[in-house]
Amino acid sequence: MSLPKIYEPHAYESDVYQAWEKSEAFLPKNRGDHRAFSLVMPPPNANGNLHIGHALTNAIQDVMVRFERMRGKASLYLPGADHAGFETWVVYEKQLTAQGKTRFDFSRSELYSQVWNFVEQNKEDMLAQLRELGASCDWSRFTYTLDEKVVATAYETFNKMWKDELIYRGERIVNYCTNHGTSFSDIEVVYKSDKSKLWYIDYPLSDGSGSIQVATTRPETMLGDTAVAVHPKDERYKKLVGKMVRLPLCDREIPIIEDEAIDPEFGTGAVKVTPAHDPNDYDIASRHNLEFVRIIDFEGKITDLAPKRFQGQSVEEAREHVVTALKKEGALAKEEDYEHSVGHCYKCDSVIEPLLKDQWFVKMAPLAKKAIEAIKNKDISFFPKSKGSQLLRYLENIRDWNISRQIAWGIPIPAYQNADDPNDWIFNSDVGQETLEIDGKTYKRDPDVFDTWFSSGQWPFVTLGYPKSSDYKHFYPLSVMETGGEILFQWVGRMIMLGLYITKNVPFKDVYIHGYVLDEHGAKMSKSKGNVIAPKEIIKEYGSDALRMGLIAGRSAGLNQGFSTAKIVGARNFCNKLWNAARFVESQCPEGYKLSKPHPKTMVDYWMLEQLRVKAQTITQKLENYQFTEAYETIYHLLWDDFADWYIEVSKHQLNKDVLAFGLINILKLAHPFAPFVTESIWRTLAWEKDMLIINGWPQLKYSYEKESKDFSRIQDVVSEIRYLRSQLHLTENNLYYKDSPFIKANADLIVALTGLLGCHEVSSGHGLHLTRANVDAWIDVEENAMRDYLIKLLEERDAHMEELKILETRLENKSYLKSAPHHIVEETRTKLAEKKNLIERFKDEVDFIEISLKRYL
RNA sequence: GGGUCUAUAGCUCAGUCGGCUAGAGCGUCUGGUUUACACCCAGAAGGUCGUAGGUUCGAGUCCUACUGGACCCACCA
Repeated sequence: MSLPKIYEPHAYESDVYQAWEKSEAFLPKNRGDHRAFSLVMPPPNANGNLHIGHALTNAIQDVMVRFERMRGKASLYLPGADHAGFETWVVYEKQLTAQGKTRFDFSRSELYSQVWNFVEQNKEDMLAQLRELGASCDWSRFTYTLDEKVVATAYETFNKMWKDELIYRGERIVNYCTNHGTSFSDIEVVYKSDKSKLWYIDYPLSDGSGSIQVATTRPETMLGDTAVAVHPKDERYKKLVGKMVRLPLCDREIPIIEDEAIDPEFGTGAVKVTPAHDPNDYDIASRHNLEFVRIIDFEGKITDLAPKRFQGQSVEEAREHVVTALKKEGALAKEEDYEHSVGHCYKCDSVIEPLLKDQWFVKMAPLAKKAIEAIKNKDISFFPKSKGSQLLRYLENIRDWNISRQIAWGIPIPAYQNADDPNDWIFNSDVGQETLEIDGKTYKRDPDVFDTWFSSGQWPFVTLGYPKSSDYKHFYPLSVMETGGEILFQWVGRMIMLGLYITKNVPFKDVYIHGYVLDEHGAKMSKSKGNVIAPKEIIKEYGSDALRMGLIAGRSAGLNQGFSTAKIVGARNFCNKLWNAARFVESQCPEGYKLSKPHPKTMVDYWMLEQLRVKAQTITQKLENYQFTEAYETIYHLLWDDFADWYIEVSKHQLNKDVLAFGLINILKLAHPFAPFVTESIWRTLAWEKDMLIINGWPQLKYSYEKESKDFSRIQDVVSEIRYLRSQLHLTENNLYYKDSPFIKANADLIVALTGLLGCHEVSSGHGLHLTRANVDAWIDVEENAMRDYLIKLLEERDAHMEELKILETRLENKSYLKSAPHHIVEETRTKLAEKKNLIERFKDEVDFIEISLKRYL
């Protein structure tokens, strides 16, 4: 026998993967279905190890593509790697720090090439891990987010947007991390509840007629105040509007203005306005043409626009000093404990400073409008549906997008600024030089790089080689985008907007969103918590197939669910079951066996073929609807229950090699998307077909044996009841007797074999314990006290059936039910009623019979 | 503050157009060396489907409110 007793994944996995790759099975070839299927991998970070989320996402994607490939579609699964701008930068900078260096020791281009090399070192390792997971992607089309075509497309898009007036340069309040020295988009800021104080400050009126009190959580920003604002309808302050106040600690006068944005209920109803350091104040200031006074710089220090004694202090120091100074001046009216949310850097947790900075912005409203139309129009479908409406809400409220990032690692922004005229910017994609000389003018390159999402938002058409490649023609839009819910807005939303903007077409037809893999206790995995599970380790212990099935099992779209070792074990056992079923089949169809068309002879053959047909259909349907859990469950039970527990067991007594082999190969096919390694390993060992399983056709079983298969279902009923009785009554050596039953007679040997009875005999009369659940006239020879025990159970069961009978009867007596319910439902109820009556009759007979028998012996 | 998801067996979850006697895996209990597999086989127990209303002939499924859990967005001076 060529298959060993236990399936050892490691003995096969890497060989099988190499064989796939070598055979070019991953290339998208039309194998019988003219349609195309395309899927692009959300590129994992080139720099990192794969985490359990990658294992899930790639498992789902791989199931999709293997299914479609087997169906014969030209199926493209395009892999990639992400330079992961900021993420990688953070890792690299940590390494620099460890070496006692900082980024200021190097030029931008030096840094860039250093990080490039750093990433190159790690990339291969990451790709090897993808192979371990079994990802059947076309490596010849592998794309890195810094590949020339990606950069070129990003530049073209930037240029087009510039021309279309969707790009503008603006001094806006940005979310700035003074530690990392870069600004962030709104979605990269994490708000956290902070315990702080609310300070009440008196601002004296210039005319000496009193003062106005403001409340603030950031007293240090008063140094940059340029107004006090109140609500126009606030009666308390009506008279004060237009007057000037003298700003404490500073030698400045600022006006009292009115603005709708003020909430009269909050604090004192009067607000200090610091346009350069607060987004709302910035808006107010824009409306009222107020001055912008920057008193905090990009290092988080107080600038020389503030009074001398605070200059150079950190924000925190300044806060303390300002409060003390205000107290001294008697301007501080009171302070209260206060809890509010404060933005933090999602990487280093520093408090985000809202600062004014010149940045490139993308006008989002026009882009979002098209995306909203496409989603509402159902040009894109979401799984689960709710993700679509979440995205819609986001798009409907979208704000302009800051695409500038102040780090070295990324795609340089192709824009140059006139050294003599700050408002004169030109586009130039030749970013190799720091300065350009044009028409006698000197232009300096913008030192910033693009936000990663600017280029990766164009991923679907960039990777396919837009606009002229044949890949683009064949595979765009993508069939489906599979990714995690956490980047629905950042990535999915942007791909839709940019896809529509550039290609005039949606980038993908379906979006499948998966949730997080939480730890076993339902907590989010994180390095700091130490609850991270590495895919590598799981593969080592249980095999790659077990990992992917264990992750997919019991998981539904969009929901966060815990990792479960029990499920991995279950999946590993499934692989072993498959392996051993194959071993049995191999022993019955040894070397030299030739596959041939299955000809059903016995009832179990018909039944098996019918199970295969029905379940292949179910699996196909579930996979088409992205119901992976359900598809997996179906193949699991088809193999384990139908094939192994019934068909193989029966085969030990009545063998039909062709049906047996046919059953196995179809199960291997149906299981292949889920368990590619073990199924292909078996396939190769059996060597019944020349082609590899990966490109073999998906089962399409047309002949229905629905009627013929019913006979075996009867056998199953009889066998199950006998097993039940034997187990319940602890029967050991017993016989089955029957009279006038050609059905039992014809299957006597099989029944004996499957139940472990001593024998089965036809008699003209006799007594014993009758089968009641199965509709046959047969009984087992049983001792009296066993019968007595069983009588109680029988009575309980009978009563339960009577209750159910009652429910059915009442339902059928209900005139509204008969009137309103659909015909087939009513018919169904009638059939059930008849069956139930029949069953109860058998119970009654048996109860009577036992009672009489027992009495006779009393 | 706005929004989304979620509550079903001891645990983790299915349950798609409302039409069952509500399912699966794990765990538990009982019994098993049956010519693939103890990573196994046979059998069983275990549920007023979060609570309270409503719609309907009929609700785990639809509606309303409440309670618990998770998450997202916006952000309060």
